Amino acid sequence: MHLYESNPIKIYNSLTGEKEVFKPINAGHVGMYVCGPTVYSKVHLGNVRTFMSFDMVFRYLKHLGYKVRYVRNITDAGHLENDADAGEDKITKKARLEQIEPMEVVQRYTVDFHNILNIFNFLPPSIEPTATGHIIEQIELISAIIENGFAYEVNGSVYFDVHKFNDTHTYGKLSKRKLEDLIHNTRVLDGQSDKRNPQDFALWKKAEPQHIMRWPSPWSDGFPGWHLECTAMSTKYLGEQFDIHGGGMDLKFPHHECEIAQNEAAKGKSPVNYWMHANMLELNGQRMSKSTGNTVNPDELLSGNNPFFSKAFAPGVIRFFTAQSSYRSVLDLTDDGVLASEKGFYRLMDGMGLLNSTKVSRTSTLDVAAWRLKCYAAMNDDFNTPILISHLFEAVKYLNQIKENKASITAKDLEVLKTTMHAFVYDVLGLENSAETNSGNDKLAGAVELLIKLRQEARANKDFALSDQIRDELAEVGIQLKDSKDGTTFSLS
RNA sequence: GGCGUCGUGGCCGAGUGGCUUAGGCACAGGUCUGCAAAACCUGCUACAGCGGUUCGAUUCCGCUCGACGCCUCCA
Repeated sequence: MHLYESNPIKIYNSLTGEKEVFKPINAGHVGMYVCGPTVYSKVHLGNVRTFMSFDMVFRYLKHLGYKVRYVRNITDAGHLENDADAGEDKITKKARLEQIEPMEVVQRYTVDFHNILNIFNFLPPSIEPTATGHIIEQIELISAIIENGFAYEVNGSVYFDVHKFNDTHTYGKLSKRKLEDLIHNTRVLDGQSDKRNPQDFALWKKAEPQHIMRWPSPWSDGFPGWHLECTAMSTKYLGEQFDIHGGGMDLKFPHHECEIAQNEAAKGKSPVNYWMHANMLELNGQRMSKSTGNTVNPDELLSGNNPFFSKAFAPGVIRFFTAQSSYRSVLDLTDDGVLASEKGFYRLMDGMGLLNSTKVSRTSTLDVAAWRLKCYAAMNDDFNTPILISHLFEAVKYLNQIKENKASITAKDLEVLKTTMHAFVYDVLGLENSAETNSGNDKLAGAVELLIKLRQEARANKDFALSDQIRDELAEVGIQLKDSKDGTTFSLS
């Protein structure tokens, strides 16, 4: 018996615009693909939010007992600089600016990407394939599309024939666009004279002499178009049809639309059953943009070394802040917002600490079994983490009430409460209890316990000057003492 | 201009055709405390505007205003 059998989940499917009951193609197994980063610069904080959302989805599916194959690619071939398809790709450009090899850029920022995700306690995906490692698969895909009559070659480059495709298929079904609208609204750019129509997109580009990243193909020495890699890699590792495809909202068009078209053109099948899109992250109500300076890197956010935030934040605080809003909502990153989340986060973590010291009774004043079901119900409803968190706070309040002798819990219920909270806080939300980790540090705990003991003696002697000095100076280094009837505990913030 | 998402109380953010409330932060009063902090109890401001459907709408529909995303590099 797996948890997923008693927990049918509903997923908002961008393709249909509705919440649908999730049914995997193979019972008990989930195939999930998420478009990964282009590794030409430090990972964008908004990108981190997107991946954090899907990390949570991955974690919950695993928690329910699904065997999940989670594929998240590394784009190391570089997207073209603009839709004219004539420019350099981003990685080549960066390499030229930094005067290093393109693969050196790729290596540097791939390492940076992994470092950042590790700091934020991400689970590694099952497979993390690279675009450059799948050139052969991409060439095969192009050949199939040409064979089926949906692509044409011009001067060594191959383009997807959107108009021809749309005669027998529907181009724009995901983004709800109509080809005729696109025709009226597509700006004519320079350098796309090879295309039959402006809406066509490149599957293969012949490399200009100065283009460093290039591979041989039946059409020319060149490089693959920027929508192709995800189709090639998702097909290779998840099959021609799979369960979930995720990515940032901004990728819906054209990237994901083109993925659908490529798959249908090559394999005759729509590749994905559930399309999920994570919404955008804003900074102080504005979109993050490198050009306007309204941007902050993940490491700058964590170090406090930035002009937007009043202090440094622990990675768990940022994860908690993210989980307090729905993955489908625009999230506004502000100093006030993160500060508020920080307090809530530590309140939750203090509650987690109580799980080990709570006294049990003969009766429970809370229906713990019903509470547990509410937690699952929240997550089953399109991964509603804000509602889950509200239930977690209900449990924290309950634990505090027990401590105040205003509520009680049985040993059996406490075990359920503990197991459930651990599952959701640590396993599903991916939060780490810095307080618990630190109190596991025996040397620190021993030193603080000694100071607590000395302070107790001072208080017993009514030497309040000394006792307050101990309390205040510990507070200055981030150790907060908490007095209660049962003695004094401490927490780190 | 086209397509899409959205507009909730001091702030952040869920949710719903009427039922008793999201939750966090902030604020006020109280309990506890040597004093604080923490915790607990109580209170406090809501559903952009205008119409429509309905016995009844914050929730459904239409319009207006506004925000954001995509349509062009940015996740």
